[in-house]
Formats: sequence, structure tokens, C-alpha cells
Amino acid sequence: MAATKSEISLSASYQLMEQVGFILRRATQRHFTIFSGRIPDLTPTQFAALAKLCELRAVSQNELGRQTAMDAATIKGVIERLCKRGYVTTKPNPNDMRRIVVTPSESGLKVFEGYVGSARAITRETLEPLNRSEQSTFLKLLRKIT
Amino acid sequence: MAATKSEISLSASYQLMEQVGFILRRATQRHFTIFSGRIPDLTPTQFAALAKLCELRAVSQNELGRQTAMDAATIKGVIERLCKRGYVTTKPNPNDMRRIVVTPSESGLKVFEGYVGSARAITRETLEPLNRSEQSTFLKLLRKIT
DNA sequence: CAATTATTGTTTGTATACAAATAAATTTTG
DNA sequence: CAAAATTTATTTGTATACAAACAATAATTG
Repeated sequence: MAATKSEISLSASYQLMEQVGFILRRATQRHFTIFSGRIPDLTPTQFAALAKLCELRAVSQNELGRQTAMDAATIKGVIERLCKRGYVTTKPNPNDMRRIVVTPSESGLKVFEGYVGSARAITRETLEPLNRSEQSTFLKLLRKIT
Repeated sequence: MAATKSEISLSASYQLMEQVGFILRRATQRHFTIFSGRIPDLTPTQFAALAKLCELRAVSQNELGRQTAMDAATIKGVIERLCKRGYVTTKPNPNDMRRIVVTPSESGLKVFEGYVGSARAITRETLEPLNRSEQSTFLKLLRKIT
């Protein structure tokens, strides 16, 4: 059976490389590669959680998830692993027995401080293909579609 | 112990929301939500593999992975699941016993054709916060950092 | 041609990510 | 205040992602 005109016109021109989701995925992959090169012993997600925690100092697990765009199931695993590494401690909140208070440990604070420069360099290197003005345009537009 | 000046200046100004990796992750999350709303029974990755396969018609598993930015382990699982759904068939390549030839099934082709319009709408909806000119600028810059 | 090298696909292990269901505790509301 | 609704954390299941190690096969090269 020969393809009809409409079949051809529907799919023939579908270009993966023009779909924003596909390009986003590839950009994220490149960012991950850059990240792993500069901060090999933490994932982007773990670093984000640790960074936010070092800023807030003490926060419930779910709230930390909200502040770092992770759902309850995801943040749980992230905290668990940061805990296992000794970067974070958890204790129950006596005022609300549902809650777990998460706090950065001394070593967590130190590790974060030690990597802040690398983290900035990761953003810099990721955006390096763009000139200054392109960078700020890109970040502005990327934020807009968030 | 009080924080020294350098400790403060290092971390106090570290803003997660200014890091490109974090914004990329959030944009990807939003895209995923839009995608799931319009194509609930395929993931973005599965759709990408199916789309490329419908274009190429027959290709080795690893080559398909390369064309869709998935490594060997990832594409294996994706093909396995598409296979289980009957959207794809696999057979050995007699000219190269290492290779598996992957082909879209009739139903795979039909499903793809049926979703091409939705796929385009997903890109459209994802970029909707931007005007025409911003959209093309954004896609151009996003491609540049890939 | 034989040894080396490279490629293909598989497997295992770790780490997001999200949906859905659940239990426990707290808040809201009638 | 008691019932209903909400919130917090957990658990299970599915699906990317990537690293590293592996076996089988093919290609290269000395």
C-alpha cells in the first residue's frame, strides 16, 4: 500500500532536532558531563539539595524538596545518600511529629564551600558557547519557559 | 566559631535559580508534564526512538541510540519496552552477527503518525511563554550549548 | 593470516524522576 | 470538639541515564 499525501506530509518533515524536548535533553546531558568533570563525587541533584540546605540551615525534608524542585520520593533518596556520606543529619521535629528536620553537617558545609567555585565554573563552562549578551538572553528565555 | 569574610562571600550569593543546570532541569520537568498530558502512553524518550525509527525504517540498536542521544544501555531498555508493546520488531543482521536490526511495526508506524501532531503541539505549548522571535532565538541558543 | 583493536550488545549497579498508594500526624471545618 | 481534609514522609513500581565490565563478533594491521 502506497503512502497517501497526508501520511507523507505528517511524518516526513518531523525533525527530532527541532523539538525543544529533544534539544533540552541533549543540553542537560552536556551539562551533566561538565558537572561530573568538575564535581565528581556529587550529582547535580545532590549538590542542589546541599546548597539549598547550607543556605537554609534547617528545613523539613519535603520543604527542601520543594525548594529544589524534587518530589517527596526523590528528595527522600537524595537526603538518604547525603546522610550516608555524612554531609547531612536528620532529626524529628518535636513540634510536628510528621516532619524530619534536615541540617547540613560540618563536613557538608565544608564540602559545599569547597565546591561553590566549581559550581559557578560549571555554569560558566556550560554557557561558554554563547557570548555575554547571548548568555543573559538565553537564561532569561529559559527561565520564562520554566 | 564566626564565619570569616571569605566564607560569607563564597556561599552567601550562590543562587540555585541562577545556575543553568537547575533551570534546565525545571524546564525539562515542565516539558515532561506537557508531554505526558498530550501523549500519555509513551515517554519522550520512547517517542524519540519511535520517531527516528519511523524515519530510518531499519537500523541497528546502537545506531538508533546514537541518532537519539541514548547510550547502549539506555536504548536497550527503550527498545525492549517498545518491543513488548508491539511497536517495534527486532531481528539479527545476517551480515554482522553482532548487530540487531530494529524495525517499526505496522502498529508502531500508525501510533507514530497518530501522535506527530501532538508532538508538534508539545513543542508549541512548551515554547508558548515566548513570542515568535523569542522562540527562534531560544532554540538557536539552546542548540548552541548542546 | 594471526594478533590486536574496535564495535555491538548485555549486564550490573547507582542515581534521578514521577505516579500511586499508604500510614501517621496535623489542620481545618462543620 | 469530632469528622473531614491536608500534609508529611514512606514504599513500590516503572522509566530514563550513565559507568564499568563482559562476551561475541568484525575490522584492522603488522
